Amino acid sequence: MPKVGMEPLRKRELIDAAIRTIGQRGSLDVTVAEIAHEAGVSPALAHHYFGGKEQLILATMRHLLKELGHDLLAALQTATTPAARIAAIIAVNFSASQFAPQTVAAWLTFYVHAQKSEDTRRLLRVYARRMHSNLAHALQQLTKRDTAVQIAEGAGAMIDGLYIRHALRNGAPEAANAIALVEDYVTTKLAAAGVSQ
Amino acid sequence: MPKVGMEPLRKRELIDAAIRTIGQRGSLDVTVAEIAHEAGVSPALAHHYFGGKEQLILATMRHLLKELGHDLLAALQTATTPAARIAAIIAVNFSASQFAPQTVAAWLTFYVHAQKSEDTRRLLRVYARRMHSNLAHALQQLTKRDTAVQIAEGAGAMIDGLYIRHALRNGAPEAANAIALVEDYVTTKLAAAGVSQ
Amino acid sequence: MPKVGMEPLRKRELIDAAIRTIGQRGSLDVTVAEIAHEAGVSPALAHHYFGGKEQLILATMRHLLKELGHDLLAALQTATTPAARIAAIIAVNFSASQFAPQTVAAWLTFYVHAQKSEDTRRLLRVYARRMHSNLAHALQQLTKRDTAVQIAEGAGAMIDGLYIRHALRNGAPEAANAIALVEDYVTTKLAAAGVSQ
Amino acid sequence: MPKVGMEPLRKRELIDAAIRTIGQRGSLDVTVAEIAHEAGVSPALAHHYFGGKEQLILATMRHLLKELGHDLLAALQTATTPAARIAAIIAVNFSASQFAPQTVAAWLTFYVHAQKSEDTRRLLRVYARRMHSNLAHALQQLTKRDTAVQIAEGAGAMIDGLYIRHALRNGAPEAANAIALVEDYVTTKLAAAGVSQ
DNA sequence: AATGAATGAGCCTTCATTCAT
DNA sequence: AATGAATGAAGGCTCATTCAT
Repeated sequence: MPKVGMEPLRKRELIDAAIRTIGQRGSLDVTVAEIAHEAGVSPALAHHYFGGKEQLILATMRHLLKELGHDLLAALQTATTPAARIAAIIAVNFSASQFAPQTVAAWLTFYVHAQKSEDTRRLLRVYARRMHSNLAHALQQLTKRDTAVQIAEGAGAMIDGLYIRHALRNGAPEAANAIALVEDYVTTKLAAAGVSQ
Repeated sequence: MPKVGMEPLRKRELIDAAIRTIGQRGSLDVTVAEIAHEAGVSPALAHHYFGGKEQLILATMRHLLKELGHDLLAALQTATTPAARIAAIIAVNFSASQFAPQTVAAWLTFYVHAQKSEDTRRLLRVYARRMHSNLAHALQQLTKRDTAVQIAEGAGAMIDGLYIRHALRNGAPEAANAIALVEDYVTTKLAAAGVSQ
Repeated sequence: MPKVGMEPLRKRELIDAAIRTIGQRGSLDVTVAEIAHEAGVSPALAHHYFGGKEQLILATMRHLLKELGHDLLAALQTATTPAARIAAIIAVNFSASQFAPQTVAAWLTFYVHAQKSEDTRRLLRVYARRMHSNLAHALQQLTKRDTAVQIAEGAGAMIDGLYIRHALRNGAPEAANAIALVEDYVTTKLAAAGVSQ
Repeated sequence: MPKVGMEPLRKRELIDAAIRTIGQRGSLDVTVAEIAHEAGVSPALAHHYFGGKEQLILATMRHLLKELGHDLLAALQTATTPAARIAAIIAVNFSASQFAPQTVAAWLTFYVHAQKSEDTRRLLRVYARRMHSNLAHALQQLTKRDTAVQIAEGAGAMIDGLYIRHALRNGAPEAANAIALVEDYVTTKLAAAGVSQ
């Protein structure tokens, strides 16, 4: 019997290597050879396991999305009040792993990639929708539906914008500032709607 | 006798062609040949006038930024009150020309390109800073400095985020919604700060 | 305890798979992986048993040739008169199994392969010589040696040509026509030589 | 003004190089790089002018076919009697240029290629039909229609078969033998049909 | 006996760029 | 001023083959 069970390991290694490589480069203009080298395997293996560059990229996105989903779930489970849940959702987006320069850079490239690839677009939309509905749901327990949806939309956009701006800064992490800005937005809006936290 | 004075005309034609090509493709993965073809000239001419692809891309960005600057200036000049100036700044960002799918797509690619190119990064930062200072300046006439800066930051991030989200939607323009969301943010924050418009 | 005696079975399965795959593709541009997959085994096994792709192809040719030889022998044994033997030889070449589109396609690829491989060339020559000598021998019982050889040569060429043309047709089997054409050639030549059948 | 008018020259050089390369190799398994090298240009140029390997191959076939067509036309024009025309058609197929080992090898590969490519198949069918109709037409002036068509078919098949067999011989040209065999077939058939030449 | 794992070599193709005219 | 001609460099991908188990 041959050495067996390498597929999931290698796939995982390649995906991790893809995130690192894309993040470092800040662009999807990475070659399969670079990713493979980063993973310590031959380029042929990447094709063997993923079928092509496009699928490797997609798998990488899916992985990142899944990770974000897990982080979100974990954060929500430890939060008991609606306000805590809102704070958790915001915090997750700016957590160390998500807000790392490499990860942010990777995200940005995926947004661009979405312009060409319907698959990518769908994936990103699913993620955006989930984030939105989680936020809106928590907000609805504090204020009326329409207002909750509006705040969720505004906060979501603000978060995305802060990502972009983060990518443009040279170094200088500022997760705390970003979190404060979004939380202030939510708090102010809730206060204006008559909610006292 | 050779035709003289063609340089500025040809450069302009090539830049326009670059915007169209990049916008249609939704990616910076456009070839010099494609841009040249769109401009009706040979690829060699693009190099002749710009020295290389990178410089053509940079010139294209500069052109887009300058256009945005002009739009902003024009909008500000017709506005007389601070509130009107704020509204004008927001509106410019979502004007038909800026919020057109092609333009949004081009912007996004420039953000990614900034990851690799210090020149591009500097260019984008200059633009962001100008937009911010204009907004902050108008806001400072209505509330105190710190608050004004914070609101300008939040509004700026929200605008960028709405751009990204716009790029992900399939069709469906929604400039009005976007404007309303940002204006509501500013208004609510100002109201919370004791400003009645 | 390992299973023993698998070698001949596996070899046979792989050869059959090779014929099917080459025939379906209509080209020798088949991968070892495809043949192995068709045989339901791993590509590594094909190397294990044959030593390489080239040898697998050669073994496949040998098998096809042997099959044709058997068909010919069987046909000759049931024929009692020289004329019947001639008819049998012709008929074998256009029998259902030999004239099937897949088989014809495989033959054609072998002819091309012969350009590169002396082994293949020798193999094909052996087959051609056997076919020729069988035909010439039967004809010599009806007419003089020189004429018999000439007719055998003409008939052999005609048969090969009909194979090629068969491969170019889209569908439309026509074994009966082909047989009639070759038999008419032989009959006419014999008649001209004073033989009345 | 640039150096101009190289396109037809380069295309022709590449096609000639393709014929030589395919002929020498005896297989379509030639790389674009090899053909380009043989033509003394870079592989990129082959793509520049033909768009891809497949199109270069097709252009090569078309060239060979056109050449054959010209030879045929020239031969027919110098022939005045039907019998002379028949002899001319046969002779053209075995003329030095067509029956050269390299050319024969190239033909054979095209036949195989036709298995995969409908374009190639169509091209070869057109050629076969033209050859047949020319032959049949000349024969109809000597005997009745049905017989003429049958002889043309038989002769055509015999010619194709002689090509294949020629490809299998090692060296040893034998155009004269081939011509004699086909002419004998035609003559014998015509004689049997009551035509005295 | 059999195979999953892995790779080196090679091919087609693209593209920015150079250059002579 | 402008371009056709030409290429070097590089990338994605395929595939026969090897090897440890």
